[in-house]
Amino acid sequence: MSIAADLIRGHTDAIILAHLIGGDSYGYKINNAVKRATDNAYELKEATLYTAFRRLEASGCISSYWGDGDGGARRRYYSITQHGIQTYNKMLAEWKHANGIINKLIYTDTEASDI
Amino acid sequence: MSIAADLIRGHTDAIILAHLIGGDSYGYKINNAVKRATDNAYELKEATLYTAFRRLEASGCISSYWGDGDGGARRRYYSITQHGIQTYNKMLAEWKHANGIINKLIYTDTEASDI
DNA sequence: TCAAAGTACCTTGACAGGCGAGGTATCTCG
DNA sequence: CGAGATACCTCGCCTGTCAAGGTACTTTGA
Repeated sequence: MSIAADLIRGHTDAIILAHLIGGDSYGYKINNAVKRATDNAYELKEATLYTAFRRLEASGCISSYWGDGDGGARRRYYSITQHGIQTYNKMLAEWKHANGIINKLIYTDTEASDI
Repeated sequence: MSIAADLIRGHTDAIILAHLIGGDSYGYKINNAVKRATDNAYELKEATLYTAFRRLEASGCISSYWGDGDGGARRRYYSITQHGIQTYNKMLAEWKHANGIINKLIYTDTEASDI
């Protein structure tokens, strides 16, 4: 079972930051980790992923450096910055909040009939 | 506390359908119900709401008819169709699934280090 | 030896949903 | 009469996603 893109939309940055908190990493690896973690139910599309890296680096949430490709192409590694950690924490809090709101709104509650 | 638009993106349709399962309603009222239900933390912007109505009607999920504005402007009421109910159920299932995936991905799990 | 497949990166252009801004019409109340 | 509430609607921009297409290096196997 795959997953509707719009339901994940807006979480890409948080997913990347969460991953980088566990240590520096690079695009290809993060991508695979996500696929594995979700049993192929979800994957970050490459274009989406690299767009997100640009965005996060531009906003100072991550920084990057070139590393060796150990038996393969060269890799660009990313590190999360202090600001990135703060941003991540904020996103997490927002998500918890949003999650509650969504659940309140998309389950039917027939009694919400009066303006 | 407000809420990031992208976190809700894709849920608009489900929110509207959920509301209509409780009975026919109209834009302005749905809008207020959402605001109230969330203590003003979230509101469907009018443009978003009416765009969604067009989309849902075009896809056969809802149908509409003009009703009297009881002391106010005229109202366009919406009903959910059979197809709308099916769509809603599908969205709900998708959301449950997506919710699990998101939670799995945005919380830090440091052990996910090996490709 | 050389093609295929894997690793790893990147950009362009189009699309879809959200929404700010602006607009219309009706009714009530002071 | 004017303000404010009720109620609808559209245009055009913005942003995130992603299909498609591309580059470059290494390993493997026929």
